[in-house]
Amino acid sequence: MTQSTPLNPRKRPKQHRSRATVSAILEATARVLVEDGFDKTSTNRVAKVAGVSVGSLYQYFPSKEALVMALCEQHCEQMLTLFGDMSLALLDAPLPVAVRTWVRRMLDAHRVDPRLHRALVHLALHIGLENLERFDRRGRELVQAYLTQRADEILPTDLPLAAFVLCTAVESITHRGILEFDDDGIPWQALEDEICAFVLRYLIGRSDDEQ
Amino acid sequence: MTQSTPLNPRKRPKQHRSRATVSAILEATARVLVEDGFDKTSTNRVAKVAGVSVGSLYQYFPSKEALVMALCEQHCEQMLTLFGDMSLALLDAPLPVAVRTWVRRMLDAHRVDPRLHRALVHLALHIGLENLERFDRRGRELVQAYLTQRADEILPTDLPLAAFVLCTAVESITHRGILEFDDDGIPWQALEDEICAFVLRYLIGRSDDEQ
Amino acid sequence: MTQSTPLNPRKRPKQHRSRATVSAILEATARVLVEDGFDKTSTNRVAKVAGVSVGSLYQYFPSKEALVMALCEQHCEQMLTLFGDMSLALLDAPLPVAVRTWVRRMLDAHRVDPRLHRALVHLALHIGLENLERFDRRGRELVQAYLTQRADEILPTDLPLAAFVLCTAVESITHRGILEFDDDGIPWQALEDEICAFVLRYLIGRSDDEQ
Amino acid sequence: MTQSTPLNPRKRPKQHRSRATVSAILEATARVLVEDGFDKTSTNRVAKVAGVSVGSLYQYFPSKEALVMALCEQHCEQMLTLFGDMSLALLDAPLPVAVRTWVRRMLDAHRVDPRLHRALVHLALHIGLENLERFDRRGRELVQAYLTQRADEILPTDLPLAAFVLCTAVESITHRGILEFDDDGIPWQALEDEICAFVLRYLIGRSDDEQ
DNA sequence: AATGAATGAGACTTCATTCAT
DNA sequence: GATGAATGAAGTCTCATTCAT
Repeated sequence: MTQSTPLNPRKRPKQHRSRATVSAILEATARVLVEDGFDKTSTNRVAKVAGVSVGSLYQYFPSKEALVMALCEQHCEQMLTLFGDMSLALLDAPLPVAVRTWVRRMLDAHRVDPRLHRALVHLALHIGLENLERFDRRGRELVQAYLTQRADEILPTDLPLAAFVLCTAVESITHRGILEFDDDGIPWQALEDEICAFVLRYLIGRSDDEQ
Repeated sequence: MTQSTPLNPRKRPKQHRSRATVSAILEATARVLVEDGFDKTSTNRVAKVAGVSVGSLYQYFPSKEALVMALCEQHCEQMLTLFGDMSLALLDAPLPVAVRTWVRRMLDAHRVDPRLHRALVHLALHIGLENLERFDRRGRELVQAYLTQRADEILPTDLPLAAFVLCTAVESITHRGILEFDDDGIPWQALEDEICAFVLRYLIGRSDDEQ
Repeated sequence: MTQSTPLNPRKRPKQHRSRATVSAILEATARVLVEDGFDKTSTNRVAKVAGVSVGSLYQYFPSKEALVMALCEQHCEQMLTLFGDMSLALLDAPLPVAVRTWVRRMLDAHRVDPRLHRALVHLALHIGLENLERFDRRGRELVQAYLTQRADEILPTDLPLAAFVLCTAVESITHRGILEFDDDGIPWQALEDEICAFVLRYLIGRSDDEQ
Repeated sequence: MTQSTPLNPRKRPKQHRSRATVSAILEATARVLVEDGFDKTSTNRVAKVAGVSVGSLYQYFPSKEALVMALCEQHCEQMLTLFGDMSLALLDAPLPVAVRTWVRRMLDAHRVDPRLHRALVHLALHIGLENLERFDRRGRELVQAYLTQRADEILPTDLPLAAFVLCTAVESITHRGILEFDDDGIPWQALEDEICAFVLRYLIGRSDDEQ
């Protein structure tokens, strides 16, 4: 997996004009990436869609990979702001509250740009997308920490395994749910409730919030 | 998504040698696809790895896409044989038994060739892989049918939603579980048990098999 | 000077057709290289001049560098055949004979393709041209060996220095002489005689062959 | 070889700052040229190394070629000042003195900036470098003039040929000698003596200064 | 005067596909 | 049936040069 491709952005845009250019390029990248996938995303097409020349693109991003990584970084940051300092606040919250908050945040985060998210997740397999992977890893660590603290309230005993099961399931349901329901009318609330129910039943065997 | 690429295998190999050739090509395709991903899989390289000439490859498969679709078909068939007539037998089985059987089969199916499975799943996004999609769709229909029959024993009430949640979660946990544990020593049994527990608790609030 | 560019020819042409292709490509390379210099030699233009497609070029040569190195190898081999087993025969020859033979061979070798020779020599600075450099090094070693054997007949005492002086001078006079006189009517014989005279006078102070 | 590229410096820098800028640019050009060769010398990089913007560079030099030609001019002038009025003074000097002076000056001139000299010489092949060529031509004319005046003291009879042989040999030995010995400890004196010896023996058959 | 953002032709190289042998 | 040589469109990336600020 050694990458000899240059990956870091080439220069920070200083003037007003260039900042606009960089924005346009990133937006175009997102669009093309979602439509065509990474390998069929050509830098020429990105440039054309962005309304700039290839040269300009390469002035800011030294390679196609770097372009996508920058996009990923931006996307991850947007998602992360939605989580804010959630983790801290929740360590002491009772299970139903914590779960509900977590699930809602996950849905929010995935709603930021579901298609792009999917494209990036798939991309992460081919080229390393450190941000995204850190995102996942970090999430699982937090969940495991929370479970550890509540170890005597919950049914699962193998906590790393439980964290894996929970994160994988919630992530995939959220992810696919958003994409699948995107086209139909969207029963967001029902989806959210169902995910919460499923998490709580897994952890404590029941899911009635009021109990 | 209209495809103008020819997709159906060019001719059924009837002679002995031909069948060997086709096998070799498909095997090579699997190897290269797993290693390099679809776009970097070149037909020339596949041919070389298979030990035949490009010309021969194109004698049996009219395009790169056709090549991969044939591979997908083969893979799906292998997975399907593992499920056999499961569905019929299980419609009347009690929940714990049905769940255990289903989960075990899922794990078995994913173990057939996890890396290839992953590669194909990812591929399905860019080029249609009818087989794979049908596989998923069919699975969900069966689950929903089963749930419908047991509607009064289980907690979820929105059965399509429940089927979606179950299938998505089980599929992703199985999939990632296999890949993630592949490199380490592999606690298969623990994984299987945990998935069963999680499914049962979701459906009926508890997971003790003996109860 | 680490080269990560692939340098070795890609495959030996086996069929008749391909051998012709490779020849055409090498010939075209020589022409374009001489006309435009290495950096302005574009593989596309070489292909066009050779009357083949770029693809064909890259089937046999994995990079522009490899192309030129192959050409260099061919050129060096042609030059070397002109020297044959000269070295052995001359170790015992008297000075005037040895010098005359050496100089004549040098002129012959440089006449093979003077412009190409010049282009390659210049190229050797930018990309390593092992063949050419070995050619030079080997030549100087032979000269020094010869001088060592005749040490008591000759005037110079610092033999490595003398070898350097001789080889450098003879090479450059030959080289430039051929190129310069190429356009005019060519007093080959006069040039040859003068080089011999100059070498002999440097070594023993006089140059009359008959003495 | 018709050049449509603008070649003359755009304007003479008159103010103090401008002159500093131009100097910086030329220095940077020399550095980059020596390191990377002409074709890989990019004006953008030169500008960056010089610490100015490309725009500024193009304010003073209308093209890459012009840039290099200006550098060549500067280099040639530096070399020429070392020769000073040598020619006049030497016409009447005895051979050993004249030769020694000439050789010493050649070595001095080549020591000014050997790597740059080499780069420029090589460049002269692809783009015309009038200065450098005039330098060579002029040198040979002077030598020939000197030989003509001493025609009855020397052995060679074809004086143009003798001038060619002398200039080519001395130039190449000097040039390569400087570069080759540059890295090692440098026996300058030995080199100078040997060149003188070789020239004198060629001209009069012996080289003992004192005789 | 200076800056540096923008341009786009053109370089190298790959690879799906065809077809003469 | 098989071979592998040939094709050329298309992709990534560079760099000389211009021009708005």
